[in-house]
Amino acid sequence: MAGAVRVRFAPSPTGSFHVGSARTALFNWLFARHHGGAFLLRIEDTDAERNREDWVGGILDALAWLGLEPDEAPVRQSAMVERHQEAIDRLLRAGLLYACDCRREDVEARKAPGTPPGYDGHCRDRGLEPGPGRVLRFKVPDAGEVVVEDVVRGTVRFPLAAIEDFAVVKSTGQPLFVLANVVDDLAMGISHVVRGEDLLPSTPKQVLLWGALAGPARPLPVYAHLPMLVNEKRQKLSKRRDPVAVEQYRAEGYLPEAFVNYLALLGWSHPSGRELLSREELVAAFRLEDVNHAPAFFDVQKLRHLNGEHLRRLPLGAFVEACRPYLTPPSAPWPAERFDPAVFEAMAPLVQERVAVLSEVPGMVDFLFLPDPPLEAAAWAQVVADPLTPAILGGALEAYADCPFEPEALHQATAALAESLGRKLGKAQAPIRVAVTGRRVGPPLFESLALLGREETLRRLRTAQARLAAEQPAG
RNA sequence: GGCCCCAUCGUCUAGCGGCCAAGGACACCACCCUCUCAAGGUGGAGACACGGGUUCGAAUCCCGUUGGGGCUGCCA
Repeated sequence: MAGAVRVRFAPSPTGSFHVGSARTALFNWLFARHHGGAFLLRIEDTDAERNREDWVGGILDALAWLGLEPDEAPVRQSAMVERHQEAIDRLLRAGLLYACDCRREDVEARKAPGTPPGYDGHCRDRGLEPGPGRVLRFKVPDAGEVVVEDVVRGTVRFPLAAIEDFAVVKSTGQPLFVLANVVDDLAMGISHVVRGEDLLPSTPKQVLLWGALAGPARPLPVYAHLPMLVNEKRQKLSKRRDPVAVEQYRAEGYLPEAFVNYLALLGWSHPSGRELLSREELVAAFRLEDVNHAPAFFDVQKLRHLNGEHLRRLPLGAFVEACRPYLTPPSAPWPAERFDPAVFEAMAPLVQERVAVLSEVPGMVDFLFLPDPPLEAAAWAQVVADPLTPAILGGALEAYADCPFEPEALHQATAALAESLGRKLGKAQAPIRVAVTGRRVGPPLFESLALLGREETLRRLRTAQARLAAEQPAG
């Protein structure tokens, strides 16, 4: 049927999977799902020089992680060579291409100051035979214009006079991106081309090629050029200088649903104004017409916040499950055999509302599984500086020796101790926390102590006492 | 240089001629809650780039300026 939606995400495997690519893939996927259409994947691997097989794996892994799996088997552009060759032959027979042996320097040298940039059409009428060492160029009409109706940008006009006779086939006979892309879209029955705005300038060329290759039965695809993702300097995100690897965010402990949620908010927003959205809500409301025009800054702060929201909404079991990869070495600082799942699960609800990314989990619970948790220097210094520390440590040792070792009783005992010393509980518990966990902040103290157990708690309090005495010779 | 795109709080955005002395979210500040930290609550600071039109009326439409960005390869 005429209205069937078929979109494709067409990355080239030239590096680790990029957040900008993920956003493009997501918008294609959302659009396809919203319309009950097909989301396809095409690996554009025609440039053997820069493609690596492990990058292909990276794309597949990242898409699977994000839950953006293609509806049909992925297409390898390199497997479409016959089709490409056939298209080249047809264009040649139609007299739309010509061979050219100009080198870049030659073109530059011919150019008088002030002339338009790009290729000057030098070989257009030289009648060169196609062959090795010669590229094939498309004869762009000298006058007229190409009008692109872009769903997000509206009508965009390109005067043909400003478009050079662009190369479509390398001197090796290999098709260039601009051609292969069109041939493949035609072959795959693509109805909508949803891609980054950086490809807008190549669109008139592709429209020309599509017109030359597609029959009247194949109208142009609908184009939609998404705004770029930029860094804090408002430049297109770059692999070199910006943290753009999706894999890195995954490793840091972002949830795929949070990542997808955040990406969807870059250049689009839900009509309700709500920002915490499920995948289903995104699909239901997504419309290309509502996509913004302006570039968007990829703000990790906001991603973090959203991830925290998603994390907190997870059922406890799912949260514990999500934590799993972070609870064993090398992610976790403790030896695997010291980890006790039951203890972690008991602490998990308190951890869940305190972390924004999963990689922060080990730091919240390490004192439970490390024989001697590392002591934060600043925290210890504060304890040392506090004149009441000896009294608090001593008082705690005494109080905890025979009080029931459960949170409420520990709370009461510590509160009583604090009162006897004329200090607020909040301040009084600090030296105890540092002595036992090595840190100034962490999950609620009395739950922590109860889980650690009386014996170990007392041992750590004594250790701290001894350390204090050693550092502060009586005086 | 040429072609093209873009322009609301620091950031992501709502707004599609009157309901806007511009709303929400993140970040920030203050207070509350509180065993630390989070979470939560309340309040605060914070934007229509500029100039011309059009109109009874413009953040919204048009033109220009300025500023940003993209493309300009025998990469994709």
